[in-house]
Amino acid sequence: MREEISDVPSKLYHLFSFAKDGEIPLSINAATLLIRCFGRAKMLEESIAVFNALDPESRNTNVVNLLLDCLFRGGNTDDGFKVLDEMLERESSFPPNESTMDIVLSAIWKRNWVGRRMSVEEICGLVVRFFENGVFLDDVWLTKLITNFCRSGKSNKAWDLLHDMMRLGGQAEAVSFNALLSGLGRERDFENMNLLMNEMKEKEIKPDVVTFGILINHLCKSYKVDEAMQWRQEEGFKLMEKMRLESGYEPNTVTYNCLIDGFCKAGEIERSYELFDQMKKCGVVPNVITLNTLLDGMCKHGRVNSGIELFAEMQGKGVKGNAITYTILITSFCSVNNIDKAMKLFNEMSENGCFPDAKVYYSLILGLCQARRTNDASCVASKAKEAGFGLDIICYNALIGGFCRKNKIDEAHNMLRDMEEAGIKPDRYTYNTLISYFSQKEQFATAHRVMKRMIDDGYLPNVVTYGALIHAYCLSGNVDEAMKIFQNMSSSTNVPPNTVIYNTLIDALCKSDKVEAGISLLGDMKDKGVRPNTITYNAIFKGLQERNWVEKAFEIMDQMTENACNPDYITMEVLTQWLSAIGETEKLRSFLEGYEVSTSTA
DNA sequence: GTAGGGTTAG
Repeated sequence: MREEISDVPSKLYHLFSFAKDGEIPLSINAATLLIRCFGRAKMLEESIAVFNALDPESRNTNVVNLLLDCLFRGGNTDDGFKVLDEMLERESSFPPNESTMDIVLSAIWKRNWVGRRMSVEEICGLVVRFFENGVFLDDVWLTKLITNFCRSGKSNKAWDLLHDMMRLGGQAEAVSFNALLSGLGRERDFENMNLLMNEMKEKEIKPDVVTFGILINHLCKSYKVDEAMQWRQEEGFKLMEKMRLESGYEPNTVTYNCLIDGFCKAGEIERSYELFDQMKKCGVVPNVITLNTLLDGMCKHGRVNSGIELFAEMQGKGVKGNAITYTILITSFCSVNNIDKAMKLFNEMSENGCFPDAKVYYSLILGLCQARRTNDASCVASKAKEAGFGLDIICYNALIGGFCRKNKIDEAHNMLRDMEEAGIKPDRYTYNTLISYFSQKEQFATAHRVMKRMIDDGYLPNVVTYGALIHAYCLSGNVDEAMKIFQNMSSSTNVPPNTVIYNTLIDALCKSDKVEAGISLLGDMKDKGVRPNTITYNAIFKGLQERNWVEKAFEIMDQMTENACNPDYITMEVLTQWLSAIGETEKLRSFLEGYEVSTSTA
């Protein structure tokens, strides 16, 4: 075997046959060498023959492992599992060891069996039998399995795997806990994340910088959905300090990226930028994710130009943008209706070595639809298909919505057919888009038919569905019917009205000279913990202007300030016209004073 | 462990 001669395996096989004919017993070492050699040469039959020629008394776990490996590699999995089964039996002559586990898992992994030919449950059952034999997973395998189970939506099985192993005497380290923590985090299962953190403490498993990263990220992203949005980025920030002091881990690029994103998502761009400066000062190198995170935060908060400057600055420092960078910019320019710039970026990106992926195409299609350039969107959609990116449900919905808004119901129908041919089923968004269209066309019967199909498809009407109906009834002048739906939402459905619903109704009431009712709904919002926004106040101000009800307007202006709600150009237009016409410029001035910074950015 | 596109409101 050590000589460099040709066709070693077949020569060795001749030698083996010769020895066998001569009834020379095969030693375990010789058998091991032969099986390994034949195994590598994919000579399954020969491997088995050697194994069979071996005196059963001299067989050991090692040689059975080799056989097992040959069987799996040779694709003879049925026999492989039979051999394994014997090994795993109680009082087995060849008890499994770490190599056995490795061979089996490698076979399962390589053939992409997880979740396909072998279910997560089956793998769990198999691995637990190893545990019962005192053979445990190493960190790498345990982490791999936990990650994979979580990604297949079976984080409960990942949980069991980790706990079964520890219960039966195995040791796990932070990496495996991290994998499970991140899986649980993805499902927003904070309760079990906390349990797991406590277990780490009890078992004195020291959390590492990744553990802290996971926690910081989830703190930054956690917010209450039902009530006022409240991010916990401050807690994330404090946790970073705690990590530094108590564990001695220095925050790294990922730690900072998570925090920067947390503050960006909470609209605190200044703090994000401070963190960006801090990381640079501390010698933590920003990467393309840092760039994209900050850029997205800036763009989404109306600072596209600062964002572009940041991009240029980072490029100067060697951080190249990627497809995600361009997606952010394209989306941002589309959202301010600067389609030319968005198209230009799309065409430029390839020159900068960033080739558009599916999502770049999708963002452009969406942006064009939102900017009511549905035909252009359709062209880009064709280009995307040519580039090999089939449209997804979000694109189809955008195009359907775009054609509906343009009153091109035939085109919308074509898209629906296209979508069906591509094997994509309508979802909640599709149905809501169609319901919105038909009800605005006062085709309420059709809208209700669509709604019925939506329910049959398993989608209960949600706040958007009701919002579309309420809006349509308001538009058709039937505010009473709209109010009926609104009241029905609270009493008969489990769908609490949101800001959009209130805004729709308040606007309609104010426009039909029922400003008192509008103000009463504003009070209702406060009671229900639904935050009014600029649109809410604008509607009320317009209603009050009609009545020239100045005192009430002053009251509401104070409320708006208290709620830290920024006026926009419409607020300014209404109030400036009205209040200066009646000589109340002093109140206007003091109202705007509190907003100096924010109005200038607006 | 970190980054990108969606339906309803003025």
